[in-house]
Amino acid sequence: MEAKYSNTGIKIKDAAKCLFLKKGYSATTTREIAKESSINLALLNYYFTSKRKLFEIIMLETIRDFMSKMVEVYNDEKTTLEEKLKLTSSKYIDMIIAEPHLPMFVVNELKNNPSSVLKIIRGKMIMESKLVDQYNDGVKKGLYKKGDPIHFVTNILSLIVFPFISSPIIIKMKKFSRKEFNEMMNERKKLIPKWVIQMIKK
Amino acid sequence: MEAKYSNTGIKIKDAAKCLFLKKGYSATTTREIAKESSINLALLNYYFTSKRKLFEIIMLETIRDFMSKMVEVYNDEKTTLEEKLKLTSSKYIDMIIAEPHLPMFVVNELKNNPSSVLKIIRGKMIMESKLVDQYNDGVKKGLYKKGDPIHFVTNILSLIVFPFISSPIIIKMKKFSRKEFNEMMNERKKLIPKWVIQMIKK
DNA sequence: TTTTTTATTAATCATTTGTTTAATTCATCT
DNA sequence: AGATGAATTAAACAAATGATTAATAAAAAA
Repeated sequence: MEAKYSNTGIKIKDAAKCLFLKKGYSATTTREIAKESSINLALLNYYFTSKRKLFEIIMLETIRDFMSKMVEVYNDEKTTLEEKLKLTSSKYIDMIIAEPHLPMFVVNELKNNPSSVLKIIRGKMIMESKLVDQYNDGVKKGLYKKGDPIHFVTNILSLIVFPFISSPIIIKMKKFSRKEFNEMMNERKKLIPKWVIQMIKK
Repeated sequence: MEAKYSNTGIKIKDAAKCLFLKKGYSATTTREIAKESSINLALLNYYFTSKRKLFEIIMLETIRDFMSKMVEVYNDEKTTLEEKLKLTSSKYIDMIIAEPHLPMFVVNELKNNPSSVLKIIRGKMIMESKLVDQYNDGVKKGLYKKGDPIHFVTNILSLIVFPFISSPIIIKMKKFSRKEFNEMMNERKKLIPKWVIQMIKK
């Protein structure tokens, strides 16, 4: 019935994704999507039944991508904890520089419709990852301070993601250009792993 | 012409603030606001001219409050850097536990309409605060590692605010209740100052 | 080529939504 | 009590918006 991979279907999805990421669900109209993808308004419903359905599809795909990229570093069997920290910082920061609206999109959807996002994120995924194992090992060996690993993983994400979310303030405070802000974030690729280690080390 | 402080005016503003914080501007309708504050729909425009104006008023008030509370700790002449860290963590975490939608509201408005928010936040406010002075002094004295103070202030805010923003994920990962999550955040009041010191210390 | 299915279009529908109007009630002042 | 202005209400308007329809064009199958 539906040619999900037709050219127009993709055109609609691309434009819709761009708009949904930038403006959110409510502030994006179907006519905008149609205009942006230069298709006829009716084709949106022809291909995706409804605005809601289209959003759901884009949301699931986007967040699944985002999360899977996240988790594959966490579960690498070959790398040490320190290496994982470096890889994570570097990878996420690159990813978000490439798509600056991503964090807010995820976090907004998490607020508005947590269940749909949380279906994708299996609780185990992070808290039973190799990274957390390695952290717990370090604690057991007396290398790291005791503490709930939730703080450990939360801190990593906080230091990586939050600066992007508050980028307008940072840019204002430092009179940065977008480029200079990105340079600051690139600096953080090296700094964050060091900081996190210092936070947990005895 | 307008009785800005009449009972109904306040009722409208309270209901609107609650809804705007929870759902954002676009997803909140004037009829919802009218219903929630049990006033007649027309009174919204009678008192506040338009939905947009009403939002603007609430937004400015809310963010001004938020920011001023933030900054007054930063500029206290009597406290040390370490004390400021403790006070900040404690104060912000309490504030956000009391109004969990606040960070997302600020951050969303920062994305959608940066200029209106940034009018309130004078760039100097944070980067030329006593806290940053004390940090720079510490660097000069060789106590702290060299580094742009922007990282220092960003890290403090990141560690405090981001966990709230990602609270649904944390709650899911740890199978927390809301109460248990708040306890975790209360734990962080003590942890964050220590972490931040460790991050900057030589 | 003819037929049948799929894709696209313009026009329209039915709601929703922000806002306004005109009438009515309420409070205040003389 | 009566007059004046403010507050409140029900009703309606106009524009926007998500969705549908019926006709047409394009593509695929026969």
